[in-house]
Amino acid sequence: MPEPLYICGATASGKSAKALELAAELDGEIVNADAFQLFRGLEIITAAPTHEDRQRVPHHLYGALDPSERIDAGRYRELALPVIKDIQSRGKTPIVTGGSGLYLKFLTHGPAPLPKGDETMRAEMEAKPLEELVAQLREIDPVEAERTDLQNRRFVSRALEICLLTGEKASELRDQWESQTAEISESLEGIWIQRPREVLHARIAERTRWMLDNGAIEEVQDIGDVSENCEKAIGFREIRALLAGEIDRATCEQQIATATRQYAKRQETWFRREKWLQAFKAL
RNA sequence: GGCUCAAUAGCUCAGUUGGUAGAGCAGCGGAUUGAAAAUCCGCGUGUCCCUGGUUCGAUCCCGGGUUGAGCCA
Repeated sequence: MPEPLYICGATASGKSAKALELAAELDGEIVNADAFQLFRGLEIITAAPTHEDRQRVPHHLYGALDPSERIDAGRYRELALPVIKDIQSRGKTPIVTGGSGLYLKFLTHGPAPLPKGDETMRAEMEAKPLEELVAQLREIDPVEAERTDLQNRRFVSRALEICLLTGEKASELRDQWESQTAEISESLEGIWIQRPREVLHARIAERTRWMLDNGAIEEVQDIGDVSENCEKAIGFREIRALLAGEIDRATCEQQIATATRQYAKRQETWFRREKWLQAFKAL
């Protein structure tokens, strides 16, 4: 059975083009590993594969969700696994393509034995001062408190959430999973498309301009109700501000490009740690 | 042409009663297993426009120049 091939890299690094190329070469089908290309109706601002691309090679999990839905890494894994299995059963190679590090990690290395996020509990914690959450975590699970970034509210509340939901220590649950990840990495095959930073920045600038010239604004205008999850797509808030007349077109373009560059940098930091990925240097 | 003001980090600007300078943004580095295109942490990257002078010492004071803005002609 053909093993999946993972294609990772920063946004605008050219993953989609590489995926198409490899799909032809390996008789493969492309599976999305991008948190925002999962949503329908945001094809332009998320730079999802074009209609033509999708006709050349089968694409899966693009536009699989309604913008009013929410998703997390665990659910993504549940969506992707059967799709990958199905491709394999037909003797084709799954070419998993995307830049969402956490989602890819969930897919490749599996979930730790942790409960999924609880909206109600999160809302409650959101209302509390950070110091209070930190104090509570220190009390319940000092080991986890020690290794958590205590200035990062999200990380503190997640750790606390795990403890409260399970009645066990987050530190112990996480350790169980951590111990087996190295072994999994050895069996994986994937590439990380790298570009010189200046080239990446130029590609981002070009793509941002292209999006705004080719329907991104209309796309956001017409999308309707979107989940809190979905509206975090880079470009969404910026274009909403443009539509509301709060910023002009040039500012909008500049803000989107900046946010995209910053995101690309975080992606590279993530992939740099994934030692199982093979570097593919492009110009 | 005359006068006035400005010139400091990639950008916008602060500052130094004369002891070679610091904020925001950008940028760079990092963390990150269930919000991740999220969230958080760290780092100043500099002919202080040029050139003479005064001074132990000038980015700062004085003269000249250059560039830009404004006002008067």
